[in-house]
Amino acid sequence: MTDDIFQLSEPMEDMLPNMKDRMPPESVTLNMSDVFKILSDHTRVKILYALSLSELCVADIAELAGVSQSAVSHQLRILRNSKLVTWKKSGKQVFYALQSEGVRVLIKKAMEHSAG
Amino acid sequence: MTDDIFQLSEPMEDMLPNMKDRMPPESVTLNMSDVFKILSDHTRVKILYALSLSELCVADIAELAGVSQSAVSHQLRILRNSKLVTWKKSGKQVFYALQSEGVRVLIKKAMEHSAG
DNA sequence: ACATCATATGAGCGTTTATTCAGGTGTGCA
DNA sequence: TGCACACCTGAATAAACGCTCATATGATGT
Repeated sequence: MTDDIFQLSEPMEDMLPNMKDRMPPESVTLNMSDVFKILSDHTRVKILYALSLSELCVADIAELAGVSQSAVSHQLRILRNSKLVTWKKSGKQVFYALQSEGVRVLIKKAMEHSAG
Repeated sequence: MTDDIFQLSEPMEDMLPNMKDRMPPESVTLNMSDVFKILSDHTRVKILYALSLSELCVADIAELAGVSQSAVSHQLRILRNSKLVTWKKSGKQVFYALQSEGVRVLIKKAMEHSAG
């Protein structure tokens, strides 16, 4: 937190085109913000956290997240479409689970940032 | 992906109260979704990615992110308020930098998830 | 076939949000 | 003192979002 890093500001100016090359293409940053957008809703975070503990049926997810079945179902559709969860029918019930380990990592990191 | 994990569905039912205890308090999941909400905007992701390369003044951030100076300024205010970036005046210019390593990790993880 | 349970879906509503535009603050330099 | 530059801010507008309510789908059991 000293001042000396800011003395680099003018030489940095010349680095701009260089840095522009190091920026990812729009499609990548768009995908990133899209993933974060999925995770930016309170209900969806609770759902994903619950699923990080175990695969669950819709009713149990609603119970754990503390929201209505309809609201959960709406959000599960979004999570399904964005490939963050898998689902499997078992009779009348539908069981959901996290699709990838990457999602669990993001949830974990955000948890550390928030509660750590 | 076999069916046998689903045979646990009924014993799982009994685990519900147990799992309810393992759910974080609302305040924590709220903080998590709030962090993700900050990261859920395309402009803010590009800003944070640029800052993960180097501290930068506002004009350069706008240049790298490819958005207007005003739009960047609005978003920087949000990033400041949410304590994700630090800033420091140097004459007429204001230099911004990532505040914590945790943010860089989240950006990196999301990048891996999005770009492989 | 029918009633019931678990889940999904569509419409409508109120809220939130990101951008643009126009103007404001403050610093440096002649 | 006055101008130019870097940045900030407020209002307004348009789009996106999540919830509730009502209804639909589909599987189970009698």
